[in-house]
Amino acid sequence: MPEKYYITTPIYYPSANFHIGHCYTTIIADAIARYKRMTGYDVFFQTGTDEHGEKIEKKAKEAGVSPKEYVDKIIEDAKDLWASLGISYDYFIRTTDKNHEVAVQKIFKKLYEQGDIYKGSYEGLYCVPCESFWTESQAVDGKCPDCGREVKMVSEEAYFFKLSKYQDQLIKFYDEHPDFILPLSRKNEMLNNFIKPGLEDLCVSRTSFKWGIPVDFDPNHVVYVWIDALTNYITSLGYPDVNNELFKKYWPADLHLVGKEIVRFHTIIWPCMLMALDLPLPHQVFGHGWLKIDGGKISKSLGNYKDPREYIKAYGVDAVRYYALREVPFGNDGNFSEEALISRTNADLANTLGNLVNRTISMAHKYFDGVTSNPKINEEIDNNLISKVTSLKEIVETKMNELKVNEAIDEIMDVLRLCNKYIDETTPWTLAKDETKKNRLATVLYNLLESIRICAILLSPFIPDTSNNILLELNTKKTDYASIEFGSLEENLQLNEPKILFNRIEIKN
RNA sequence: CGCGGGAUGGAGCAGUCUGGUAGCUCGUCGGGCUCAUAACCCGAAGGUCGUUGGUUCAAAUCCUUCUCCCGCAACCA
Repeated sequence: MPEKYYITTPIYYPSANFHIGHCYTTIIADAIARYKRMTGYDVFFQTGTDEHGEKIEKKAKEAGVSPKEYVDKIIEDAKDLWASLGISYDYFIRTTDKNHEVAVQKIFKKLYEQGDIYKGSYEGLYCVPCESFWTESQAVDGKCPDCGREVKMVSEEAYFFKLSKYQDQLIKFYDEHPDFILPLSRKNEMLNNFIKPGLEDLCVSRTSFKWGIPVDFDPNHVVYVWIDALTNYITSLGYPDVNNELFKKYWPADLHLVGKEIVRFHTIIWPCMLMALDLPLPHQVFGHGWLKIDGGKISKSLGNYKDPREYIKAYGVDAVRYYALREVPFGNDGNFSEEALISRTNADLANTLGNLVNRTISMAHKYFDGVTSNPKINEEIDNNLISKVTSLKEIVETKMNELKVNEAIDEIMDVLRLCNKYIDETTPWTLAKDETKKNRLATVLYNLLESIRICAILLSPFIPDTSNNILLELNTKKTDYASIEFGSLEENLQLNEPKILFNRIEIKN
């Protein structure tokens, strides 16, 4: 039985079409999911959308459609976007799915009946024209941050979840699972900002809007975001039916991949809810940084971004995937700009990778009619390359297990750069002029083709189309992870004609 | 003093935990090669490692002062 691996993206809020930031999170999750599948795990990769709430209710009203119609359209667009990015999700959950709604009602009721949810009143600053609640910290000089008008303190009846009850248990869990929150700095943030000052009970229902899952035993209330959204990770597996095969197999999640702004929900609220439900907690939450646009925040109101599909159309899906995965260091913020995307694509994908594959296969055709052989006339100079390629698989594995995706990719790039250097050092065009060096030449080309094959397999979680294209050019059957052993490439293989993998992008002014 | 992170050649980063000749990618300049996508390879220039003071034989690294930037502070990936 292969080991299971359950990975999730957050469920995104479909108040508008998705931008490059949503793509960033989802591409990373996809790369990890693909990597885990390749290395033999039974992977369940989930993404989805969090569709309720006041904001969508309002947006839909503005658009003159029902909330459901409004989100349906965005979800259709999102699924198209994920398809164009090659996102290999196994399940797409929508919080408007019937089974999710029923499950949430059952969970809410269970928590209420066992005393973890109680009725109280919620106080907030309310802006009447905007119909919005604000916290004191959100309000600007006691005025609505949206419209600048006066807000007034109002209270409404609401249900609360006893977050405070689980505080000590949560701290204990943190202590016993030092890798629960990555990067580590986020854990300090959680402890100092929220847990040490003391957790406050959480408002989990609202009466001020209707677009949500009704509390079945008190229909004036709809379930407010937390229980509705966070439980998506278990309702998709069939919970509360704990005997569901999916649930038994995949829960607890191995990795919740989230943006840094929602680390708190996933490392405080969600674990406490799971403790209340007496369920095991997820193994890890990784709070990644943000992709900035030309140095600033991606902003819907500024509209400082394009539809990500424009980049895919212009530069190819793998260029966009590669950029998202390679450009941003582990846990840090990164920058997205079209110039940087072009520069990265040219330098790494067209020059280092694409040109290497092209020049190698071209030589194989030119000197051996595209037929491989390995006479094993090895020289000292080969050892460095072969040992680097041989150890690559393990290095990538280490980096990926640490979720250092950009470093894993860079390790592969290093080997490809070494291949380019190896060509210059062995000068195959010189060997070709000497008939007695023919076997040496064949060996050199074999070493290169074999290095390329192994790198292509290791690159497949990141740039699947390109990886596939390279393996097709090699015409090899040795394309699976188990075949990563130097010397596995077949002899007497008829290579296909090389094609340009990535055209260099000229910068247009 | 709310909390956390950051400041390293023109750009983006690693190195800081475990002090010991400052490294990588991109860019620039020079050279080489000709299999290849003006590509690839080699070399060079360019940094008093944000600031102040201290510990030490020795500080990017440890302690301290200050400055600036970013994020979080009850649903922005």
